[in-house]
Amino acid sequence: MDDTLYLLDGYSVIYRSYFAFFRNPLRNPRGENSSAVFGFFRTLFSLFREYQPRHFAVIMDSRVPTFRHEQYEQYKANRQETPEDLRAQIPVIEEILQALGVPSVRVDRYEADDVMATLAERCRSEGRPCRVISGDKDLLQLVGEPVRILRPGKDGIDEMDRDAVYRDWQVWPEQIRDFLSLIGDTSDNIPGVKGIGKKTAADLLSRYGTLENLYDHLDDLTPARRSKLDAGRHEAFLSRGLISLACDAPLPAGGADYELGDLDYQAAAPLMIAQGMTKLVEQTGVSPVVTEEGAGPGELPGDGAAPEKAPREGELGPSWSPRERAGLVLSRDEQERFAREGRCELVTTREDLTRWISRAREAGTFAFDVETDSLDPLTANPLGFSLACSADEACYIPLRGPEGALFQEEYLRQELRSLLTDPACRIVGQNFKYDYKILSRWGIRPGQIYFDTMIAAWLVDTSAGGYGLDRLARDYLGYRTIAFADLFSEGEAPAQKGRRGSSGDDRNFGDVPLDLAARYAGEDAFVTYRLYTVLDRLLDKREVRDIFTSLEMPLVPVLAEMETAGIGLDVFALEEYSRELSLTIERVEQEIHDLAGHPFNIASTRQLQEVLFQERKLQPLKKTKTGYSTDTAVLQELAREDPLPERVLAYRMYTKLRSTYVDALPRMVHPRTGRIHTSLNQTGTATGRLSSAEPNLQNIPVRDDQGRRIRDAFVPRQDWVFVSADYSQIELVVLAHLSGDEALMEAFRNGEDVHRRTAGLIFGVAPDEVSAEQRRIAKTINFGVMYGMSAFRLSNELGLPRKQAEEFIQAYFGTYQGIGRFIEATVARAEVEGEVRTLLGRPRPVPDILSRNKTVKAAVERVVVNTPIQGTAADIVKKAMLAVSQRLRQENLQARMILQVHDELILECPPGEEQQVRALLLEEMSGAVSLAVPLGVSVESGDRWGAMHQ
DNA sequence: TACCCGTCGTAC
DNA sequence: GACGTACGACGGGTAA
Repeated sequence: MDDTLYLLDGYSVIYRSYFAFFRNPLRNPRGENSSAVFGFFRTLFSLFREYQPRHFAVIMDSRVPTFRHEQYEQYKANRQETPEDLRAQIPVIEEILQALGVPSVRVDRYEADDVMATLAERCRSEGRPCRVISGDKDLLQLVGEPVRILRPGKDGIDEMDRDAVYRDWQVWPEQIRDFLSLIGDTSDNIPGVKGIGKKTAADLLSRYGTLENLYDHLDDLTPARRSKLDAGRHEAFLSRGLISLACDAPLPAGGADYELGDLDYQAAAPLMIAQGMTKLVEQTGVSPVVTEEGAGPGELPGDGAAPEKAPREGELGPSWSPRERAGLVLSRDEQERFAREGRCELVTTREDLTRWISRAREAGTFAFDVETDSLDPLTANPLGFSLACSADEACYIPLRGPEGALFQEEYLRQELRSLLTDPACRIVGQNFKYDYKILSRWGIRPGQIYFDTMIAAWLVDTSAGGYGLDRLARDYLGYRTIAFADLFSEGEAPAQKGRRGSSGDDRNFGDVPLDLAARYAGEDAFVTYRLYTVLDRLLDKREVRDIFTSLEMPLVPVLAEMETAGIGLDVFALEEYSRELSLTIERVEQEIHDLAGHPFNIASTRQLQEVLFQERKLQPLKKTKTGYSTDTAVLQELAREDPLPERVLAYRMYTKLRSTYVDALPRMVHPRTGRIHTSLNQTGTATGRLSSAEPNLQNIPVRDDQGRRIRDAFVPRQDWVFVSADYSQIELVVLAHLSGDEALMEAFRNGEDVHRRTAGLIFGVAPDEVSAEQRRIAKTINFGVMYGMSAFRLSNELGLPRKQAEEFIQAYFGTYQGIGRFIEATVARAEVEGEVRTLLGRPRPVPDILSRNKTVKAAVERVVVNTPIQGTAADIVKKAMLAVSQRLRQENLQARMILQVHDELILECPPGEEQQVRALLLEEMSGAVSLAVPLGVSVESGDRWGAMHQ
């Protein structure tokens, strides 16, 4: 039996409703404002429909001044007098409530907040669930099982539990009072502390917990903050008094259970109809009383009583934590465990070490983490290791203590190696690629990398963005980790800036006192273990176990090896090129300034806009959020009228090359290895592709000669060669497979030039009669379709009339009818499932697929169509990488993969292995998956990257 | 001075 | 508003 008590904050809902329609008020048949009445009952009924409460009361404010006014005469003094046309609606609402038989409560000298707090506390002591419906921030202080806030939002009702409060405000419910005391609340004339905003307040409270403790530690703060807080001390504590809720409101005796019987719609209907709420009445099922009055508010566009909707965006809205969104239920035991800090034992003796290692062995599955003296995996040395085989116990094994070495390095290495390479041991880590690299250099090649929590979290939601341990702990466990920076709160080492090759941040974990270090390191391990227990279940729930185990996890060491291998760069060639570019840029810059008649910063789009559209009176062709666009397409168009835009295009091309590549790449050469080591990020995309950063080696120019010169600066090691293999048209092949379109499949089966064939089909000519122009158009459409390109864009791209572009697209879908069907089916399926999946089952959630906003809906549809194509191609390349890596090992080859650029694998190999490697690549890449059409692969070799695939 | 956002441009 | 997925440089504003 559901005995949940629902408490509706009457004035909160009334005010919100009134102001929601403020610009366009609803009126009853007598012409009086009825926004509040209507909004209030719409909220009430939708709440009843959704939650079907059995115990319910509307809580109203005292009509006489409250004890707060007695405390602080300024209280709510700022608040504007309640508008008369709102005040008039309150008795109407109460009358209808009474007719319906909905209990309402009002206590003199107490605000509704205090009454609700009193009732909520009573529920808490009885362990009875309680839901408070209110939009007021200060009520968030009541949240904590079994009490939650229901907040009426744009799209229905958000349910706020502790996690939700934290996510929205970065403070816990019990800190809300102190939080509001700091930031103040202008609407209630709560002063707060001047100069302290949300961010600062949340930050201070996360560090000091409470207002008192914060004021006890003013001396630890920066001078600016200290003086603000000092000045606002009185206001802060006064504010808190005002915000604090009274839990001792004298409740009226009798009927305290607020049981909600059947509503008496019959009695309420006439009153409601008098307010024009005919639609709401219809919904109640009472036969509508015909009136001759005009349209009531219920018939106004967009505010009609909405019938039950299909689940829409917002339903799993922002108040859901990722854990809840994924539908994961934690047991009571887990909730309690996860809220606690775990223990960490400092291991300093061989006996302790032996004990922990055998414990890990017995557990079989354990979280492992390496602490290092630097973030650079090529130079970092381990300082210690942490280990956890349960959710709340960890150990930290430091290599050395203040007195020197605690373990013989070789002894520790052997002990750990025996554990980490034991085939029966399953290692759990967070971003283990990093630990793998460190351990490899230290002489341990971990055996079974079983579970990377970062990758698991990514697979559970590929578009969450950000999978750091701190964030995962907060999102999935509601646990706040010790920040790395907090290890250095005192005696911070002065940062040395501007040193070449240094990050500028010299804070070293090795300088942290051992007990604090152990707490931090131990936390990493047990939090990782906790995340593992949670995410492990989510893998099954989201049906991604297979792709996790057989694709993503095995890829971790492969990527680690690629990053460690790096790629050679001909720095001299680039330095020469930089000098040439600088001369050219100087010249072009001068030409532009001469044309403009004055110097200006060409790289500033603002200044350029001024020159183009005001001084030179050129016609702006496209707008951006902040002004007129000056992008390439616009400048090309303007170049027909004026010589300056063409020069700007040249200037942009040269400066782009110089700043992004020619000057930046040599700076990325690692001082130790003399090579460039990119990061291949496994969790960086929503589709399943890898991404590359620091530097990004997946966007090195290739299309024109100036750009190719940069690719030419990438070289293999002395006397070796590059071998590059790329899939031909992999995304179109995938599209052919996924859509099953006969004509497109036929093109690939015959090994034809697919763009030529497309042109032939849509223009109705024989393939060998297709003109270059026709092929260009077909190629643009072929790619455009995969991105959901519009006729608008196509006509722009091709310089054709819009009408003609539309005809081409129509001809295209006429030719490839399977593609149209594929698009429709994919969108329809996404609408039902709220996600799309690739061939190997990698999901991407698309909660906005049911958006009523046309632009949003269209954008999500493009995502939905593109993701299975791009993502399946990514799956295939990843599978190929695993296969190639395995073959290289099996055949004892020295050749190694060094780069992946979405459809291309680049290897470096000794000349003697070249033929074997080429054959292996061809075989493993074309055989990576079996599709309805063959996967074409072309292999080339060269002594420069730019020498291949011209 | 450090960070954030907008615009632009490179890749597949 | 109109083409999907990335990363990163630069300008220019704001906060520290």
